[in-house]
Amino acid sequence: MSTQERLIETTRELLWERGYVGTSPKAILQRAGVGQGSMYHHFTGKPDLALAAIRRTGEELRASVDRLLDSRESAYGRVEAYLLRERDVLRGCPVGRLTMDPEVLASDELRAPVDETIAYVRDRLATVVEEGVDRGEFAAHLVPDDVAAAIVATVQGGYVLARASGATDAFDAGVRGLLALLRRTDRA
Amino acid sequence: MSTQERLIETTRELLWERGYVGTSPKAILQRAGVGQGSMYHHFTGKPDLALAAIRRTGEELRASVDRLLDSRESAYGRVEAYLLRERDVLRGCPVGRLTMDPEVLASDELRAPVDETIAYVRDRLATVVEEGVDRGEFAAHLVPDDVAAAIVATVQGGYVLARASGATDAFDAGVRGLLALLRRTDRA
DNA sequence: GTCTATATGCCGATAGAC
DNA sequence: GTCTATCGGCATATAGAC
Repeated sequence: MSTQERLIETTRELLWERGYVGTSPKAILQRAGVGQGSMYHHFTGKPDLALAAIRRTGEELRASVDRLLDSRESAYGRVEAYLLRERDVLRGCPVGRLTMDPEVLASDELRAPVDETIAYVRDRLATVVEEGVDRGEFAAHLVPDDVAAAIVATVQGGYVLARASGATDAFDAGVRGLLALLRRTDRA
Repeated sequence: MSTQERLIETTRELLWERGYVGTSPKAILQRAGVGQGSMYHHFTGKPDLALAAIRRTGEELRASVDRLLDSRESAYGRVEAYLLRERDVLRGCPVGRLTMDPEVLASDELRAPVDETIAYVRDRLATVVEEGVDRGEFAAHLVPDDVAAAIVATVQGGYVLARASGATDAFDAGVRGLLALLRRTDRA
């Protein structure tokens, strides 16, 4: 792996673990086993390197959501697949967590890939929910865009509950609760 | 207001805006208009001051949830009151955001008030949902604890969606989606 | 391209005067 | 109780050798 690659991958790890404010160039360089000069050769500085890292993390997340939702299962099955997907719950979402970072939010450039990624996931889920409503899998009065927002929010918020308690239980409970709410009770 | 009070209140503001890692003693002192010495007279250091601030924020949040849920409305009405409560959505949750802070999570002492507060809210909501299920307001197959987790998660995650986009719409959409899911469709 | 040396300023804390 | 002075170390970046 090239030095540039090593820097991006290491930055992705540290952004996930400690956020933007909590990640110093020095920490990146030490973990990557690279000297100061290399970083400033390939990138203009910390924001530039972080931007490359965030963009890649967003791409990967979108690709993984595509894999989960591009199945021929029922709409419920695909929502379930998204919610029950294997996750390192206590690590949280590598994209969502950046929304709690003051410097990321203050920079339109750093925030853009975060925004695009989350909007993409919500949009893809909305399409699935719409199909589910059309097919009668979900209740007819549901607004796909709103339900999709609730699904993504349940996941993002589930991380908050789990991390607060130091255990994954609360995340799983929230997912179970949402799935129960999605199941129709007005027919067999 | 005493100097000690000023320090706590200012720290609460900054923790909300910038988190623990992003908040320096210097920034606190400048905003509070207090000298370095005062802080180290009243508190042993940054963690000690932050603990006092987090505890108070947790107390206030719990009290505000009590006010919202201690009504004689229907269960649905109380859940709705919690979800539609006035919020500065883009600021996010002053307690929940701390779960994204590596140093808060690394300290059992700092994490404790965060955990207790979120667990308290979830617990109170679970009681409301249980009443709703008993009264037939909510579908009988719902598990109160799970639905309560989904409700809290939707709020916490709603902040993530809103902050990512820089607008409150996504938060409101998630709340609408969850409320629609809570409404029974199997009876008039 | 990668390294080390160096620079300025902030971080978190301590010392000690008043 | 509150202040200023001072400390060692890290944050972020630049300079320039190789």
